[in-house]
Amino acid sequence: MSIIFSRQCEYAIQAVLYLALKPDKNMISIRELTKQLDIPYHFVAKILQDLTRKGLLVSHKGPAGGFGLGMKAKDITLLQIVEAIDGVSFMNNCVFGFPNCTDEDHCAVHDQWGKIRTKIHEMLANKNILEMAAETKKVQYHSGKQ
Amino acid sequence: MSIIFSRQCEYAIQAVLYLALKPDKNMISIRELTKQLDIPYHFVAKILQDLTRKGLLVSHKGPAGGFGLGMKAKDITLLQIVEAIDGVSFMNNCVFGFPNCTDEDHCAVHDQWGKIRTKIHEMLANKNILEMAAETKKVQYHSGKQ
DNA sequence: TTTTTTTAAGACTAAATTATCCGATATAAA
DNA sequence: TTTATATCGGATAATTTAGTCTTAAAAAAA
Ligand code: FES
Ligand code: FES
Repeated sequence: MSIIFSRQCEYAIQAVLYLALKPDKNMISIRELTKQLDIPYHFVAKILQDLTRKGLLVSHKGPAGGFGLGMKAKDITLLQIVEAIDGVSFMNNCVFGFPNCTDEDHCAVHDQWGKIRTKIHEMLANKNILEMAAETKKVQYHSGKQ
Repeated sequence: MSIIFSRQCEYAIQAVLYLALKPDKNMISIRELTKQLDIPYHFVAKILQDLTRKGLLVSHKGPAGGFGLGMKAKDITLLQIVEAIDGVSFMNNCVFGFPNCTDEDHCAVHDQWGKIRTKIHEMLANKNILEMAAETKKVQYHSGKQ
C-alpha cells in the first residue's frame, strides 16, 4: 500500500473543494458536506476545525451555521491545504527513506526523484481551488450513505 | 505527514541494495544487514522472508547461512520490489482519493498527476539494483546501533 | 552426535492513524 | 426566554502499521 497524502489531507481537499463549489449558500454544515462526499462526519469535523484555526476556512455556530471559505477561492492553493494538514516533508526526504537526501550525499534516484517532486510541488502550488472547482466534474459527487 | 512507500517497502529496497553491494560473500545474515543499515532486526527478517517466498531473494539456514539475491542484480528492478511489498495501486487511484480516477470521470489534476505517476513508474521500472548499487555512495551506510 | 548458528513462523505488543462519542458553547429562530 | 441547531474540545475506541519475542527447524561445524 503506497500513498502520497494522508486520509486527513484527502478529506480536507475534498471538503474545501465542496465548499468552493457552493458559493451561493453562505454556510455549509458538516452534515451536508459529509453526506454528499460520503466521508466520516466526526473525523471531518475535526479537520474542518483545524483548517478554520489556520484561517483557510471560517465557521459559524448555531442554526444556519456551518463552514465557508476563509478567503477567495482563487487565493487558496492545494499546497496551502497540504501544508496545513500533512506538511511538505516529502520535499526534503528520500523517497526510499535513505538517511541522507542532500545534493552531496544521496541515493541513486535522487536527481530523478528531485525532478518529480518539483513537479508535484508545482502541481500543488499552481492549482487554486477556483480552478479545481471549475474543472471538477459534478459527477464526482454521488449521493452517499450515513 | 505524506509518504510514498511504506516503511516495509523502504526497508526492502535498502536491504536488497545492501545485498547487491556485496556480491563477494555468498550469504549475508539478517544480523549483519540490520546492524549496518540500522534498521529493526525482527521486522526486516519478516520482509526478507517475504521477498524470498516471492523469488527475489534466496535464503539458507544454519551457520554461514543468510540471504542473497534470487537473480542477477541487473534483473531486479525497483518496481519488482515495490510490487512485491506495497503493490502499485497508486498507479490507478486518484492522488487525492476522489472516488473516480478514469479518463472519463476525474478530478482537476488527473492529467497532470497522470504524467507524474508515469514518471514515477518509469523511475521504478528502469532502475535495476545493479545500477542502484553502483551509484549508491557507500557513505550511506553508517555503523548503527543494535 | 551434540552444539552452535541462522532462517521460518506465528503470537504478541506498541505506536500511529482513523474514526466515534459526549458534553459544552454559541446562536438563530420560535 | 426557550428550543433547536451547529460548531468546539476532549476523551475514547477501532483499525492499521510497525516492531518484538519465542519456539521450531535446518544445517554446518565441533
Ligand atoms: S537520497 Fe533518495 S531521493 Fe534524495
Ligand atoms: S481523479 Fe484525481 S488523479 Fe485521477
